[in-house]
Amino acid sequence: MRNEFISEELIQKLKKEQNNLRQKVTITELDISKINIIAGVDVSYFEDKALGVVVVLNKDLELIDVVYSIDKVTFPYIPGFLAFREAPIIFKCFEKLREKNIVPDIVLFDGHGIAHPRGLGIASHIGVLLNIPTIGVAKRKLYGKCVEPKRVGQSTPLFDEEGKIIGYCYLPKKNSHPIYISPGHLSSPETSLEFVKSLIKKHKLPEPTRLAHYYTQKLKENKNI
DNA sequence: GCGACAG
DNA sequence: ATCTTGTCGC
Ligand SMILES: [Mg+2]
Repeated sequence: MRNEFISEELIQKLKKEQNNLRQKVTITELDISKINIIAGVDVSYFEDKALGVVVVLNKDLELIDVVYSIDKVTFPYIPGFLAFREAPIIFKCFEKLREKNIVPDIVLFDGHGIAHPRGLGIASHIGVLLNIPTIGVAKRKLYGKCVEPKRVGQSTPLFDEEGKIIGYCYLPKKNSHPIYISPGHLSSPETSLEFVKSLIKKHKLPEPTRLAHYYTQKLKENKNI
């Protein structure tokens, strides 16, 4: 699975797919008071396999469930096309959640929402396909312009080419890099920012995403069992 | 042609 | 993301 084996024709096809799905993304106010089940998603890799994890937390950020799935990698990492690499394994995790009759009220992803060249980061991409509210929480910027916040707790808007706010850059802790928050689907930049801020505890990342990442690393230890 | 470039 | 030990700061 190498970049050189991905033709320019396929890239163009995937871009059209993103531009098509983009039209289904809904940016709207989200009623945080009605959120009781929160999920966090992340994926790790080893050998030629992907290990996806979805953690489920309740309103008080207590871990109530963890599901994971492992499968061969089918697509390389190409900036702007992360969803095509991680969505397959993530969908398998959601199938397992479905079997347990667990349906999150909102899902946080390790990556961007609409703060993407074609407005369809992994959080938006999966949010539309799953028809569920999602938020993207990235550790680095992929698209957009912003002045990085210098004070802890401060946030600055992330703008697209037209000067529209597509998310926020937020500095959560001292001596740490800022994080980028953008709505994926069925949420807004402002609501996403405030909600994510409420999920940040002792670490720079919000609990859902932090725990999901923790388990992607932790579960690799049992890969032989 | 030169940078930017999620995980 | 992954390959990897100690070390600085909270
Ligand atoms: Mg990740």
